[in-house]
Amino acid sequence: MAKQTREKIIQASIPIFNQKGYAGATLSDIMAATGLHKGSIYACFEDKQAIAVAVFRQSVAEVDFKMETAIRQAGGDAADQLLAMMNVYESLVDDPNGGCPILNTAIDSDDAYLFLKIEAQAALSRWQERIKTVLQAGNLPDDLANIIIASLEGGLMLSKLIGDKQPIQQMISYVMERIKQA
Amino acid sequence: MAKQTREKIIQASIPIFNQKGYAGATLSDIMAATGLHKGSIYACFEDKQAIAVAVFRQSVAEVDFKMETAIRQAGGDAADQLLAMMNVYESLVDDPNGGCPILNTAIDSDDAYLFLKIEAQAALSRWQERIKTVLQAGNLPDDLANIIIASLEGGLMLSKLIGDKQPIQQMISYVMERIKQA
Amino acid sequence: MAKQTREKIIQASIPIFNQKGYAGATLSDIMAATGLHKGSIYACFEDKQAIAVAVFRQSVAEVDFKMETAIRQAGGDAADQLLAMMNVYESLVDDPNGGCPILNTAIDSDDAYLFLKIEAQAALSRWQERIKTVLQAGNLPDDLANIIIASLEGGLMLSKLIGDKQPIQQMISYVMERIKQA
Amino acid sequence: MAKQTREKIIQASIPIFNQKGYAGATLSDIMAATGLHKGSIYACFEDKQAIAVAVFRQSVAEVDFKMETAIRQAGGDAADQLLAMMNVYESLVDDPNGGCPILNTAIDSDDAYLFLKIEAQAALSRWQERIKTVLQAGNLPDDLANIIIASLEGGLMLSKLIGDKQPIQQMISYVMERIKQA
DNA sequence: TATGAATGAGGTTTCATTCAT
DNA sequence: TATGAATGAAACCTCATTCAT
Repeated sequence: MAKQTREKIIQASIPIFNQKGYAGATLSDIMAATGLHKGSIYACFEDKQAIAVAVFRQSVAEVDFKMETAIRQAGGDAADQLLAMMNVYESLVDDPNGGCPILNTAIDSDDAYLFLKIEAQAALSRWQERIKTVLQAGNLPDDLANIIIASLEGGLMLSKLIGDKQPIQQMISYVMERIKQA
Repeated sequence: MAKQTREKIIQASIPIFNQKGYAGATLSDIMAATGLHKGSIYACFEDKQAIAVAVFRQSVAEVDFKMETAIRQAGGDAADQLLAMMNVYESLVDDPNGGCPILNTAIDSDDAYLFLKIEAQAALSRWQERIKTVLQAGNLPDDLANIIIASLEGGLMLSKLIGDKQPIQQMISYVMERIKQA
Repeated sequence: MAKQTREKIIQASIPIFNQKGYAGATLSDIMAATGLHKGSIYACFEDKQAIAVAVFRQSVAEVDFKMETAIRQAGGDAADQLLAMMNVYESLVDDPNGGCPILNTAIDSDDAYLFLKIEAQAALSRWQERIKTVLQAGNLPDDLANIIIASLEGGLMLSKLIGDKQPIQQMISYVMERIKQA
Repeated sequence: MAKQTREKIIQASIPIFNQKGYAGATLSDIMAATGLHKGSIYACFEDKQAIAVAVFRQSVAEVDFKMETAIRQAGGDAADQLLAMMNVYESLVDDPNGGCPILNTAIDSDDAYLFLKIEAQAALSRWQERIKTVLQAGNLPDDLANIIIASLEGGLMLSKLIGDKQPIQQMISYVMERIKQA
């Protein structure tokens, strides 16, 4: 069935696009990763852009799923839920899929690939809303949402660059401190 | 003279590599931006990698120059100097060269282009040391360095993605608050 | 039933082959025009060549049918019959099927696709004979057959190229004049 | 020099496009005919369309040149000049370049390739004007121009299809007869 | 029988790079 | 030194065709 092939292509392409970026990811990479021929790939997707969009959405969905699972397991306290989310973020440092798709795509699609930038904007927007929901449930101010996101994305970038979790862990501590103050 | 041609190529290529990434930047882009022929470009640089390295270093040097100028004009107070640095950072949101070269290159070179990752690591390291110098002069703890960098890089990413300076300005306020507490 | 599917494919493919030529007509075009899947098409035809041949023969048969109908309605006079045939020809200028299959295929198959050229030669030969029959019934010389065909094909080409029926109408008048002289 | 390469590509491609049509002519054919690599071909032409246009114009120019030469050698009489032109036309039956570019392109570009149809229309228009000039010099009516063109194109098609010059020679005699009547 | 995923070759085009001149 | 034509690989994509189901 085409659905299965489509999923296989998406799964195999997640690390390719996240690690190499849109321009650096090639159909040959995808062929090698899936074992499929070009014709089979183009039977499932109209073009490379369509693959990139599907891959981005799936990448985000997988991070979302981890977040929701972590939140559920964290119990009812807002601060605990936020910490759980951040710990998921920390795990992205050595994630084989290539880190945070929003961060990767935001930088990669810097105006050059507008169709991806729009996707990244939408995903960011949904994540901002999700965090605000948690913040409101804990009577915490909305404007912490961007602080949390920016702090973690920045920490993730540093940690990945130097290959050490210290920066993102430091950012998590720093933000948690602030949350407890509020 | 070759030196001038080399500089011209580097200058013209800064926005190309920062906006499109290493894989997305093409020799044709550089030819179009410089008006030079292929032979002239290859007379100055061994290959595309060499151009990318030179462009990265120059991109960092230009940000460094803005930082040092801002620090000098900020007077002797450490907090003022840090704020001045952060304001330079904020200006990168709508910088025509494509933002922060370290952020761009760190994400773009995600293992795929090790020679660029090494450059980004070295540049980050130098910037960490520079900030620590300012922190020490103001009797502020060293570990604020990574917090400052991660906060600003994360804020810059968000601001560029949504096309609004609010996130990075919020991060600057937030970090300055913390600095004043220390 | 397979026969119906076969006919459907042929009918839908007539404008495709006549307008785009053999090389320009693709299986995708035929799939889109018929709504059929690849397997269904290959169940009815061995390959693209077989479709092209069937389409050519059907295209010719449809023009033949219009001709015979027109001749029958023209009454017993040879000149009237010839004029009726020519008027059918004129109608091909804005025919949605793409004009005269013999003309299209003769030009398209210029040595490159011999199997089609042979079909076009055979169809031409039959048409020459048919016209000679009419000419003989009217005591007109045989050698008018090629003059009629060449004049109409040339006029059709000009009219289609400039999008104006004037050239073919002019050729019809011109040939009719000659017929009346004989 | 690029000019020479460009000319070489055009010359080698004239029979390819005239015999196979636009869709049937491939870059591989051109590579084989020129001995050049794809990169070299694309250094001279923006894309396949640009090659096709250049080839068409050159094809027409070469026929034009033969016509003008023949006219010049025919002396001052209009009927002689027209006959000379028609004899050039007859020679296209076994022309290695593939016959009459206007006829080939008019049929091939049947709405599918508008950019070529426009070229063919313009070339036809120029040829109509050229013939009218000759007609006017001989006090012959303008409307013979389309009759001459349509007759010869139709005759050429028939002759090429059956591989016999008889049809086009018959058309020439027939048209000349008419010219002498006028 | 009918489906549509898979194949593998080949399409147009662009890439980074080299080399005569 | 500077030019720009030539190279050859590889990019994205579509083709006609086959085959398991």
